[in-house]
Amino acid sequence: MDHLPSRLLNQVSAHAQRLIADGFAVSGARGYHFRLLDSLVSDGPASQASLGRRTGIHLSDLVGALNELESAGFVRRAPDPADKRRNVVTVTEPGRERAAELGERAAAIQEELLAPLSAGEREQLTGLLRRLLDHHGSPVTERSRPAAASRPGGDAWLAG
Amino acid sequence: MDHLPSRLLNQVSAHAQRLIADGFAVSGARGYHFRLLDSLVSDGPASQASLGRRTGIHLSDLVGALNELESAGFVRRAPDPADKRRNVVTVTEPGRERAAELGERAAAIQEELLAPLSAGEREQLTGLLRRLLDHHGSPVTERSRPAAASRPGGDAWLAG
DNA sequence: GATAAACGTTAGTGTGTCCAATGCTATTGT
DNA sequence: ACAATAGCATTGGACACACTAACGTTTATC
Repeated sequence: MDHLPSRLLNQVSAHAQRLIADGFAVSGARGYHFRLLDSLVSDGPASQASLGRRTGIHLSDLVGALNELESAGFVRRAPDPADKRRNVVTVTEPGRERAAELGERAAAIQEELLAPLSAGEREQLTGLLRRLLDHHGSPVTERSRPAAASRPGGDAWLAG
Repeated sequence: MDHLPSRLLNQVSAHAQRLIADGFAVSGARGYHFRLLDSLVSDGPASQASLGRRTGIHLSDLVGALNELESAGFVRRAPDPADKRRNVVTVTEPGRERAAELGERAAAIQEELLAPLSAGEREQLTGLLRRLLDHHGSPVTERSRPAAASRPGGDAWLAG
């Protein structure tokens, strides 16, 4: 029984997450922050429930992350006049800047992570991963996939 | 800026970890237990420090996991007569059985996870991931790579 | 109008990963 | 031989991500 318990996927993912976390930490940010800011910049304002669906972040975890972002002035919460249950979350201008900053950092880290792979191989990897995700009914339903799926660069975020 | 913040790698990995965790939980086990038992079965008894290097589990976390395994009778700790600093950890017969049980479960889950991919694609995926891991100086130094690396099936554990 | 659903929030759990400090034991350098 | 250094096992703490359960409020549905 010569298994190879290398936990390849998890190890690579853990490595990526460590890189991302470390890279973000110097700015006092973490993965959730980037996910949220990026979603707000890319797909516009949204209620928290909608944001949670878009980013795959649990509603209960969203509250805390948004509190942090709001305290830092990167995000604004305003009651939705049309539906008093909802908070509409909006990125502020500093929030956009921070999203850009974190995005650059994430891109650099991803570049470092994927360094050993050629462009074609990177596409292979993202293609395979995406198929796995799509097949296993991606837990995230509210998603802006089409635009990027048609992008040739295959520059999907692998980590973050 | 039409990013796709899909965090592909992490999402797939998270999905895999959830499947594994859920699958193991019904037996009252978790990932660490399997990693440890599997390493002991595959590569024989070892000191805790060595086990940690083999499995990539932190020494401080090893203690707790081994306590649990020992309480359940799956593993035995004995002082190394040759070096009184060391505990030699050995898998018991029930431990082997449990390793087999968890291994089957993990294999089934992995099969489910990789269902959408052909055999060739699975090899592609593991190949790409392994290259990433190898390049980024795998954090685990003490590893039984050769035997499995030469295996054609490419049936490395992706998760767990 | 009652029942059910959605929303935001709080609190708590589990898993994986990491760090710092402690006490003991081996090894090294002088 | 002895002191400094390094390795080992353990404890206690931390953090990020993910998930569950419960609650009060507001909107939809029957």
